[in-house]
Amino acid sequence: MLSQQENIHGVFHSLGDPTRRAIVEQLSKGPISVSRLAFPLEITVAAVVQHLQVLEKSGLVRTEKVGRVRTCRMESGGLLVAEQWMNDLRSAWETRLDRLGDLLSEPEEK
Amino acid sequence: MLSQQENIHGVFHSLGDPTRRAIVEQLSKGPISVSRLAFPLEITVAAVVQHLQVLEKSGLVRTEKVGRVRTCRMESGGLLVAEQWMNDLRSAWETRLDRLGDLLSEPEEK
DNA sequence: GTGATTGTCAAGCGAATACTTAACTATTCA
DNA sequence: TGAATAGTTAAGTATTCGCTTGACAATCAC
Repeated sequence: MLSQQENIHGVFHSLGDPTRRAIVEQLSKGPISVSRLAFPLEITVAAVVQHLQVLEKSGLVRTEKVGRVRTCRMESGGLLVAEQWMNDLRSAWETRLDRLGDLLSEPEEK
Repeated sequence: MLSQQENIHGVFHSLGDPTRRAIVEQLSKGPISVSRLAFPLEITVAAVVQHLQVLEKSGLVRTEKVGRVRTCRMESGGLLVAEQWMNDLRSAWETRLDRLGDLLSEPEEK
């Protein structure tokens, strides 16, 4: 099993590529097949399959094959991992700024 | 000037690298110099400088040189761009799921 | 069955990436 | 002044990455 911590890299590495971000954006509008995904991106179906493997491993996408068509959908897990990392980062940063603000507004105490 | 739209790639590309994420995490705890940043990462100062250039361009980090030491701090701009992208993505996805839920719960209408 | 569609897999290629080393500049301090 | 400190820059290298091509498998439609 892959811990959430270990998967942070998978998620951000996935989102670091513009083609994969475009795939996720498309998927946010609804499920779609591999070849329909490939067409507007103007890359081969093989390339899309490779991106899907990366996205699926990182929990951003889920796919299911019925007959000869594989349907791809967004998956919440990966997105959550990224959101959590950014929230943790921001809160660490902001609480530090708050403490700094307190110090500056009460300079008379030692 | 760099539009927020164009900068999305800069931000996610920056965060796609584990060393740069570690730098941002460190910076969330407070400002720090280049060499102090390099030490725990066990890479050369030169490598850190290269990462800082990437991070600064994407608006995740701000640096300022005083005397011979360059102090690095977190910057809100880049983080905001990433948060915005993820919020847009999630809301597109969730409103779609909501509409789908409405359809399923009211199947008697045509 | 035949032929068309949809996807899979492996190999290979060129470009980008993350580093290092080494030479250099600028600043501080004794 | 001279030595130590902090960072910068350029060049080189090994690895990873995103993609293509081409051969193949499975499914569908006639």
